[in-house]
Amino acid sequence: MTPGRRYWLMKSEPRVFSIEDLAQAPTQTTSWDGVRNYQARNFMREMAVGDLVLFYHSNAEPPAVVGIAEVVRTAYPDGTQFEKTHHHYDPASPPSAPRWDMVDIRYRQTFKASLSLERLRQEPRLKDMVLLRKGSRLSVQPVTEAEWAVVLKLAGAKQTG
DNA sequence: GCCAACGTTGGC
DNA sequence: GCCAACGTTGGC
Repeated sequence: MTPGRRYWLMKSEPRVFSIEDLAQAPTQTTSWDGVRNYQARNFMREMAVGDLVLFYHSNAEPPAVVGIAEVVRTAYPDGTQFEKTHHHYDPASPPSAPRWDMVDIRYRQTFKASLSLERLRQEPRLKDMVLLRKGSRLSVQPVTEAEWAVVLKLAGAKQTG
């Protein structure tokens, strides 16, 4: 593992944007726009280039961690907050002091076998994962290095980095 | 489609 | 600053 690297989990509804969409995007990179939760935004502001991200499919059948992405650009203003006709428009966010940020992430890999939420819950070493906490809805959340290692092992994936 | 668990808004 | 009402998330 790379010293200083941090690990995260980001949720996306696959019907809106899936890991396949990321893999097929130009340069396999996307801007993670649309985050409108302060805690999630603050986590994005902590991200550094090279940090690794578990890509999670929410509202999916089954909900699951499906692969890995990498942070390639640190937080910068999310332009959709200023677009009046946009679903994520925020009239309370002044362009002089943007309220919402996004980061860019790049595709790294799709797990051969995705890890369902149910499977993750069966793993005692993951019992403290933010994802698995009761009532947890955070769409951007930290993952510990230990949790990261367990998840990759369960996925049969090579340690990245 | 249901609804629990949250987060935000706004009247007071 | 309180808190009821409302909106959203996301598993089931």
